This record gives sequence, structure tokens and C-alpha cells, in this order.
Amino acid sequence: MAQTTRDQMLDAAKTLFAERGFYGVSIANIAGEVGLTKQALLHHFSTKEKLYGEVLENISQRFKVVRADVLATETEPEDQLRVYLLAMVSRSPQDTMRSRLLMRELLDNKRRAGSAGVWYLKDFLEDLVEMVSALKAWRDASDAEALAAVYQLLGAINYYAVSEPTLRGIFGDDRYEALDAVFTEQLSGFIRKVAAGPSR
Amino acid sequence: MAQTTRDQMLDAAKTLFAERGFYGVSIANIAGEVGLTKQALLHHFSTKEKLYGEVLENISQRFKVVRADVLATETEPEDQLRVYLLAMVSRSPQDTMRSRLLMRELLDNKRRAGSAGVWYLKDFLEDLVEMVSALKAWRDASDAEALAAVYQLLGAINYYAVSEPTLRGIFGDDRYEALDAVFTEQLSGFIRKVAAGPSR
DNA sequence: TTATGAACCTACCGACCGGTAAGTTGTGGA
DNA sequence: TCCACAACTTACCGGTCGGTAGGTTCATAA
Repeated sequence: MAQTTRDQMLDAAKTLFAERGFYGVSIANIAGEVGLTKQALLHHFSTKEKLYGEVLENISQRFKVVRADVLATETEPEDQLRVYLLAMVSRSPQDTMRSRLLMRELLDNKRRAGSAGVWYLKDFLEDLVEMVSALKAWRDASDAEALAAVYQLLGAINYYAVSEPTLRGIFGDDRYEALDAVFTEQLSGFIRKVAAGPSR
Repeated sequence: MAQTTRDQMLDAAKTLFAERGFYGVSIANIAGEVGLTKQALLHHFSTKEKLYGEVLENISQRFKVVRADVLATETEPEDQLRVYLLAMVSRSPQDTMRSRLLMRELLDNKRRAGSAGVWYLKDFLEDLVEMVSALKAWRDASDAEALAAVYQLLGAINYYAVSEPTLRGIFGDDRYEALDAVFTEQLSGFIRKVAAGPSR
């Protein structure tokens, strides 16, 4: 079954916002990507802000689905955390996009929050804190310590997920491939160390 | 001695680019910040791109200075690495700005074609790889493994450094202060674990 | 048969963008 | 005294921005 125009527009918006940021993309760009005019886009989403909001909403929904899936599949808290986090660093363009949008939102939401006023990141962060707190070695840790750990994990993962073009540009394709080949293993090691408990 | 107009403009540009990104700031905004017109700015920096380039150049220069300073002060490679990295999470607005610019550059430098900016990041990353490789436990590690470690450290640090407004917004000032109180310790723990050697 | 509403369109608006052109003003040296 | 030059200014350019106004086309329901 064919995608609706509305869904095509959401997809195009996700890709372009991830690549260039909210202020780097015009609604005409997005509409043009699906072969229509910007007024067609404004027919479906009354403002650019609302379109952006729906894109973020979709992504946050997607994270919830993945998390529920992981919780149902894995039984050990450490496995749950690792599988959930490693899913973000997969080579799929969809995952890269999500990481980029997440990071851009982090940089820009202060400026935009005045009008939008919605913290799309909140649920996502709180879910992760919950997953860390479920680890045996973290049972006695404070909320703040768990959040600090979440942030370090998230940072390590998303910083890398976002950097492919830059790293290829700086070091060349060969060195990037070599890096990519070892990154996941180093990251698993990091997750294992975090799972061993907070630093005291 | 008073700052020159040119330096005032560079300062204003650094602040605004960090906050809103290259495409989110106009040269008129920057010039306005120092009470002049955009043509005054264009008199000193012939294009917006060149102004941005100088801002990045300054920052990369600043990192070099800090690094030289740390290498001269600390003798143990692990101390050198830790002091250098922790300097980036300091609560100074200047450090936050640098982290934001670094992250934005990472997200955008692919698009800003020609991309002189790539090279500013290159030196910085290579310096860090060198510092990790200097650790005893990393003597036999590959270049790619050291780069992976650098990236995880950098990600953990900059993701957090950039997030203050967001975290305050999501969790409130109290929880943010609590997080901030434990973050540095958790980060030191992370650096210590990295210094213990690559995961195999 | 008519009419209603979704899904598009062209035309246009005022604001702003980066950048050019052509001054004006003040200062310091020959 | 004259002149060159740095440091600005106003005026303007073509282009893009998000958004509005007011259509047209077409399927479906009354």
C-alpha cells in the first residue's frame, strides 16, 4: 500500500531536519522532496513548528516501541540496557537520523522551547534512568548518579553515531572502517563497566 | 586596554554561533550585538563564512594552548588526559560555548561545503589520540581502538556540557544541581576505566 | 443533481538574508 | 596643507523565508 502524502512529508522532514537542522530547512524544501508545493505541506501541518513537533513525537514513540520490545525479549537488566543502547549505533540510516535529531534538539530546544514548550526528551531519559537503576550494582545508587551514567552512555553513543561524515572527511574511508570495526566492542566494554556499578 | 571592534565581533559571533548555529544567526545579529551595522562587520570579515572560520580557528588555538599547558604541568599520561578533559566540563560559559560549537560543527560541517572546518577538528582529535596512546595500558592498542576511546570520552563530556538548559528544563534546577554534583566524579571514574586499557 | 470538503494550486505579502556600491568621517603621516 | 586609508554609514540588490488569500479539481454523500 502506498504511503499517504502526509507520511511522505513526515519522512522527508525527518531526513532534512536531521541533516540540516530546523533553521537550515525550509518547508518548501521538504514539500519539494515529495514533489509538491509548500502550500500543500501547510495544508497538512499548519505551521513549520507543528511539523517539527510531529517528527519528534514519532521518534519518541519509536524509542518507546524499541524499549518495550527489548524488555520483552531480554530478561537480564544488563542485557536489556546493552541491546537497547547498541540499537542506536547500528549502521541503519534511520538510526543515524534519530541520533542527529536528538542531538540537534539538545542544542536548540532552549531557543525553541519558548514557543513549543514540550520536552520530548524527558520520557526517553527517564526510561533510561529506570533501566540503569534496575541493574543490581546500581540498586543503592542515587537518582543523580544513575542519570550521570545514562548521560555518559548516551553521549558516547550519539556523538559517534552522528560523526560518520566528519570522520570519513578527516581520516579517510579506510581509517573510518577500521574505527567502525572496533567501536562496538569498545562500547560494549564501556556498558559492561557501567553495569559494574557507580564510581565512588 | 579596550577590546578592538574586531575582537568584540569575534566574541559576539562565538556566543551567537554556539547558541543558535551558523544558519540561525545573521551577520546583522552579530554586528548589532556590538552596536554596529552588518556592513561594519563585513568591513572586518569579508564574508560570513570567513568570520565563522576565524571563530573556529580561535577555538582550536585555545585547545592547543590548554593542551600544551597541561602537558607542561602534569607528568603522568593519565593525569594529563584527565585534567585536559575535565577542563571541558568546567562550568565556565566559555567552555560550554566551545563544546556547543564543537558539536554543531560535527553536525553541520558536511553541509557547509568546502568545509575548512574539518581540519580544525582534525588536529584536536589527533592530539587526543596521541594522549590516549601515551597511556601505558594502550601501548599495544591499535590506532582505531584509541580513536574509539577518544570518541567515547569526548561524547560523554560534550553531550553533558551542552545539555545544561535542557536538563534544567526537564528535571528542574534541584535535580540538575544534584546531577552536577556527582557528574564529575562519575566522569573521572570513566576516564580511569579507559586508562586501564582497551576492552578485548 | 447538487453540494461539501479534502487536497492541492498560483499569487502574493512583509520580513529578512548575505552581499555590493558609494559615500562620510576622523586620524596620522609627508 | 593635502592625502591616503581605516572605520564606519545609508541605500540598495536579488533572493528566500514562513505564512495568507483565494482559487481549482475531484471524490463522495445527501
